Amino acid sequence: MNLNTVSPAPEPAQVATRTQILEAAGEVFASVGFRDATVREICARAGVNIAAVNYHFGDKETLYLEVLRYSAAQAHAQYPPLLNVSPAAPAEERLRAFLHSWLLRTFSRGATAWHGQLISREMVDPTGALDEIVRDKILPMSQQLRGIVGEILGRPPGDEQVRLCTLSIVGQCVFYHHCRPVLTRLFPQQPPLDTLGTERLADHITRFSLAAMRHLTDPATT
Amino acid sequence: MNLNTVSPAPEPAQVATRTQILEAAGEVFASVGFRDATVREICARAGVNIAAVNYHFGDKETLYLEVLRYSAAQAHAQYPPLLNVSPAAPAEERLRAFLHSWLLRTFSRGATAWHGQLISREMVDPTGALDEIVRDKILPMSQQLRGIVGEILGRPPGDEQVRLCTLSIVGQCVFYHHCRPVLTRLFPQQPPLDTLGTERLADHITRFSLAAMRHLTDPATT
Amino acid sequence: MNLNTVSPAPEPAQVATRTQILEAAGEVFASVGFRDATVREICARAGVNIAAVNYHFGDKETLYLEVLRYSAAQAHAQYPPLLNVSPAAPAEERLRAFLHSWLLRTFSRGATAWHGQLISREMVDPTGALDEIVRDKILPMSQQLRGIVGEILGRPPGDEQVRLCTLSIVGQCVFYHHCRPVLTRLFPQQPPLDTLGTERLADHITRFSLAAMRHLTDPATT
Amino acid sequence: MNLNTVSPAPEPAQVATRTQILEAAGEVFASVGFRDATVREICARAGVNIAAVNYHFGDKETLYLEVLRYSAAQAHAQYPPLLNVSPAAPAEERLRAFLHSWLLRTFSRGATAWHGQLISREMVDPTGALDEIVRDKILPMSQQLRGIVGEILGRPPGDEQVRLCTLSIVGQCVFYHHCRPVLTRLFPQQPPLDTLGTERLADHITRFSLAAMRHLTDPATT
DNA sequence: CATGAATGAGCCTTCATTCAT
DNA sequence: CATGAATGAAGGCTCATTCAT
Repeated sequence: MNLNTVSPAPEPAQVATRTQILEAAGEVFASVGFRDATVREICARAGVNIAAVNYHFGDKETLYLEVLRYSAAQAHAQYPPLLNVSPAAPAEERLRAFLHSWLLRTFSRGATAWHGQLISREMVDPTGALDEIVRDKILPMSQQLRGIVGEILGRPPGDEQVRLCTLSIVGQCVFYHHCRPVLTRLFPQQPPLDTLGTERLADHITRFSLAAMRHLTDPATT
Repeated sequence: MNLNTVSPAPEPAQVATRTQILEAAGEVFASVGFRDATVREICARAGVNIAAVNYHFGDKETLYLEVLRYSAAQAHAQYPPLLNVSPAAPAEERLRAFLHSWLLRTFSRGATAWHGQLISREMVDPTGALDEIVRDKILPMSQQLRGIVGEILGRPPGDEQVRLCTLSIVGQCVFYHHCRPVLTRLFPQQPPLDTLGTERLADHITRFSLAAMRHLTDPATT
Repeated sequence: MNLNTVSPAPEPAQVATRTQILEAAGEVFASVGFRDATVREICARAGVNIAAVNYHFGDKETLYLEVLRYSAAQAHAQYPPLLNVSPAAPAEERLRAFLHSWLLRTFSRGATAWHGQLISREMVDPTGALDEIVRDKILPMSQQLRGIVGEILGRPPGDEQVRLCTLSIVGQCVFYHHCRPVLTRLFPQQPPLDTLGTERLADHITRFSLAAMRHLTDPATT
Repeated sequence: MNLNTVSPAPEPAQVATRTQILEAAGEVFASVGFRDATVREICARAGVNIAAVNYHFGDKETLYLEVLRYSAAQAHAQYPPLLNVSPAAPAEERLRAFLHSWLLRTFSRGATAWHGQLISREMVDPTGALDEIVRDKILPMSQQLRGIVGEILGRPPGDEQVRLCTLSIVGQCVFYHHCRPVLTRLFPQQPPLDTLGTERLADHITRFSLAAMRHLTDPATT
């Protein structure tokens, strides 16, 4: 994968242009969204002619879809769902790794970073691409997390308690993604949350959620 | 609201036009966002001339801001933050009311419903209006919730533990709002989550969060 | 009709712009065809903004259709099918008038002139507008001519002999329309055919066709 | 044509590509016209690279001219002006053959068919190629027909009566070519005119025109 | 000898806004 | 007080053509 950087010659120079466009489009789509992004701006940033998008991707919409696929691949290559934790590790450890990986993706830079922003935008203002994203990317991760939660609760993955707890956990992670503009305004005097250390944040969410799941049915909680 | 009727006869038609535009603009902004909304569409729905927006509000951006204020007022009038629970009630009870009120606003219809959608959009794609929203609407609610959480944890509102728990709670609520397009695709066979009953959902989040906060520092959770 | 020129004031100034666009579009469409005509050129000639076409006609195609209707109305107003000859006149006289009127339209200037050119283009390269043209304009004239020919031949209008002779007559007229670019190259030294006098040309076609029809079944012609 | 094969081996592929482009371009130009034809479409149909047109023909316009020459050669090779009738045959017989040959070309398929369509388009919307076409193709045929008509009328070829009658005859033939889109709409229930049999149609035009010419100066026709 | 990649001009359309009435 | 008409700036896309290989 990163062997590519060893031999710069063989790549047919067409790939370079394509990649430049993808990178530029990723930035622009992430920062202003699909509709407000202009092909002109993307091409200007990529340093290519305005007709290059049409030539390489057909139209703006196809380019957008390719950007989503490209950034998703980059994101999962950079931070696998469980990082380096074994699938055979205890559920608690896998949960911590899963959340840490999620937040690392959320607070990363480059292609991995736009991926999260693009998906945030898709959630609030879905385009035709959302179906594919959910099917190929979100559903597998959702199932993985439900498996972990099911183990911790000692219930089957289809159980409604499991489903609600899974959503409560995901919600906490997603929140930092979606609401960053609000958080920076709410706590301007503090350093941005992402420099708090994603590890420490992951630790909080893990401990908060584990405590919740373990005592959810305590009589006193009712 | 109906204090406006103090000055009785002089401008019934004028106010009506303004309100029609606000209502129409709210629907349109909520469904397609600020930039994709067109003044033509708004005026067409409101049944007024295309120049009426600029006449009554100056420009599209000012109209948007007025819509935000209008819908915020409606939302908080319809569902006050603690519903009918006394500020002197126990913290647990106020937490439950606070979350229930939040979800009621989230899943409501009409002007109150756009408000949530508009704010979701603001979070992902902030306009100049976000500063005012945070200052006037979100910050007070955030402080109120932090007060409740501080009471439960037995710590001051500025404590970082309090802050993190507050975010974990808000994150769960916001999640159902932001991610509805994803949830309906993930669980297509099930009825939409909002018909699960906002009360039951509020109950889950309350219990999950209370259990978490009460056992956050248990030695076994580390 | 021409009373309009008496009172210039009442016309709402919107009509003026519409008409300017129609006139300019007629010229441009007639000279380069629908696809090669540009909205920019049309608006430049009309002295209006480029968005005016969209405002008044919706799009280029609708404008084109309106130009066809406009020019057809002008053409038939200027030269009615039988000129001033009574429908009760002898068939031969009506034939001569019909052909004369046709050629007058063909060799006229202004809106009436483009009408012919636009229809020529429609024949060689039909757009969606041809169906309407045939139905509303060409079919009635075709039926009128077939009636005249039928009278002369002493046969019913649906007879095939009548149909073929009608086409032979129309073909002679249309020819001067369609093939002018060829004729001016074939006979460059001569004055353009249209200055030969449309009356003389109509006379030739009338006499040629009458002679043909009267002796079509002579034994010697076989 | 097959004189090209004199230089035997060296360029079989090159010629093949040229011919493929010519054939594809002929179809496309004939069906949508010069300006609406795209180089991409032509190359796609020919199965060659998009740069091949500019490589082999310089530019689109030159290709068009070559297509005209190519199709003209094919048309006259397939249907010589008098078919197999001797130049010494009686004028009436040569007229019939001339018209029959014309209609055969008109209603043929393949390269010969586009030729007629291309020329129709040239007449309504001349490009720079029309001068050459008139000089090399149309003028000789025009002179040939005027010779025949002159014989029948017993007048010299330059006589105006001869010229007018020639145009009346040509007009009838051209008509079926140019106005097919109109004719199919005028008589939708009937089979297309070209299946009426080109022979029968040629027969009608011949008899119509002969009858006309023979009695053109009858006193009763005035 | 021939190609795929890249170019820049130009098209139709749409938009928020302003102007004259 | 309010309107319909008109504006000019972009936006996405397509095209014939050229260039480096």
